[in-house]
Amino acid sequence: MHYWLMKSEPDAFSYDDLVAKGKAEWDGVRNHAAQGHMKAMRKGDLAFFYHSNIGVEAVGIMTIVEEAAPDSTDETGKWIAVHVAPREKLAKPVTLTAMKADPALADMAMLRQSRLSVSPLTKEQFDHIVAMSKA
DNA sequence: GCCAACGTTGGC
DNA sequence: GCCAACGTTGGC
Repeated sequence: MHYWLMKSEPDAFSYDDLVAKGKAEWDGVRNHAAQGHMKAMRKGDLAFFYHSNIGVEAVGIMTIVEEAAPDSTDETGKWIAVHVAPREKLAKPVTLTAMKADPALADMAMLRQSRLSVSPLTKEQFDHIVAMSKA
């Protein structure tokens, strides 16, 4: 089991949009580092849904339901996508500010490279953010 | 193969 | 709307 954090601008696609659809292809990722992380995802892995630009916070947890397959929005055949489904909405969103302020998350990949749209989390980091959402 | 120019992402 | 970080492109 591995843990991830995935960014989306909520005015384009939000966590509530995912809940409404039930399942969605996480497409449009055009960055090699982020693609590498998506290729490493396995069915059953968990990922935070993070709202960039608006909110700037983790809002929910998703399950990876289908592993890497060709991105249906890509005509070149070079890029892959995974499929995700909503698991649970966080009781309280965890903001980027709160993550940055927490020493336990100092090594988080996203904090070290803010533009990375798909990033890995350790189990400790994942559990810590879940705990913050319930505090 | 280096590096400057340029475009995009994303936080503020 | 600005700007820093970072990726990509193209000239040499």
